[in-house]
Amino acid sequence: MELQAQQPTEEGGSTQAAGSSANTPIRPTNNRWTPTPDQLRILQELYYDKVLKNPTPEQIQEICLYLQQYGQIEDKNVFFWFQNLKARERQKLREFRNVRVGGSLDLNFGSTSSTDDGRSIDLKFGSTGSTSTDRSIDLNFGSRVGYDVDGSIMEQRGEYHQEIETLPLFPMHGEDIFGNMKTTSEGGSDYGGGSRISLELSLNSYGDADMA
Amino acid sequence: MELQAQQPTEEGGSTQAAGSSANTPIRPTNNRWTPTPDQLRILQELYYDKVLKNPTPEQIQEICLYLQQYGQIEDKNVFFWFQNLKARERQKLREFRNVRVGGSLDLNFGSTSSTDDGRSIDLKFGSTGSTSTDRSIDLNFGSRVGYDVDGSIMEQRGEYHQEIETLPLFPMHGEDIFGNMKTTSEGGSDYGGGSRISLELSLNSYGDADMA
DNA sequence: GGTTTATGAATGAAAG
DNA sequence: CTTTCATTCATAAACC
Repeated sequence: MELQAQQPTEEGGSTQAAGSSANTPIRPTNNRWTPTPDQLRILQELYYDKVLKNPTPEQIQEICLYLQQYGQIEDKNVFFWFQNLKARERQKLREFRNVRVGGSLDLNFGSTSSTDDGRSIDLKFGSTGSTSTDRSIDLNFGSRVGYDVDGSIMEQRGEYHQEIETLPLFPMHGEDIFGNMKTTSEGGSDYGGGSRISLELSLNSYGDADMA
Repeated sequence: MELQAQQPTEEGGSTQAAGSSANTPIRPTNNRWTPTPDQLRILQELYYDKVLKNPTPEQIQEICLYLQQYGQIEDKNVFFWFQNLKARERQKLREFRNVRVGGSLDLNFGSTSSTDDGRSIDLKFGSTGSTSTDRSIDLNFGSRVGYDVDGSIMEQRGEYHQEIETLPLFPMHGEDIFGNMKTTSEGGSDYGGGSRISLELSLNSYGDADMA
């Protein structure tokens, strides 16, 4: 079994804690999660094939739940997995753009020395051949993609702060929070437009949507 | 390595002159603010012990000013710190529902109604009456309800929490955020030992918008 | 088995 | 307030 039994480990996180030396009787220092081959495969399918880049908390839960049949996994693992993959692809893309900035010159200096881009970005869409989805996950989240344009949050400022008369140091409401902030809207837009993916998932979708 | 040396990046907008020899930088290569152990401790005390979740701009200023004796820090750092911590705790709570059960679980999130229950969570803590919009907030946390004799208030927080009783489904970082503080630095730093803070952040300084 | 690489985890900052 | 982006830290896994 690839089940790497994990434990509560409220260790506080990470660092080098571990067992200092001759101590820590019961604290195996839970290692970090590592996806099983199946888990990884499914996650990649979701990310690449289904173009799911930003799973909602609900989707994360569902994915996690589904993946648990392949080994221990938690919500945060799924969350971080997507977060990291996306961030790193973006990072590589940025580096790439960086390298070809000149347009003509080949400034291939800063590249990684050894393996280089051995595993470059391979956005393979539609390559369903590799995946035999015996069961599919249904991530129909069309009801959530666009947060309704409610203005409920706007009252936040009006509530706690009605006497703004003494220190206009930093407005901190609206978009001009600190005025002098960086505001580097580089990447900007989110190209992961795939809103309504619908992998069909056949998990037991019981109609019980009520918590406890 | 992944070659994190991005482009030169004109930076600068990030508020600080990159390690302008303040007090205890703690972090060698940092562009972004990193709380010193003391700063972090105090911030956590404010958040958990004092139940200060939504500091007003005035409070932020006061806090910032106070924390500057422990290292470089700006208003926006305090602002973001509180905002992030609160957001992540809340996020964690949101994931809290839909508890994983041994066998059947509902994954019918698609119909979870995106307009009412989703974000209408009304977190109500047993606020001791300090987060309100009072003008004279006194964050005098020198009067803690019994701190350790040595001042190790590291694990004090968490008691106030009543909504979290079991399985932290999304234990990103809550009560033990920096329970380790992985700063690979020396370690000694400015740990002055057990020095209880007696900060008295009275907002009596109206019209004092200096230091900006 | 020491070094390198890949990636999980954390969090400051910012956008929406 | 909620969600996403960017950067960094830590470490299992891969490599030699």
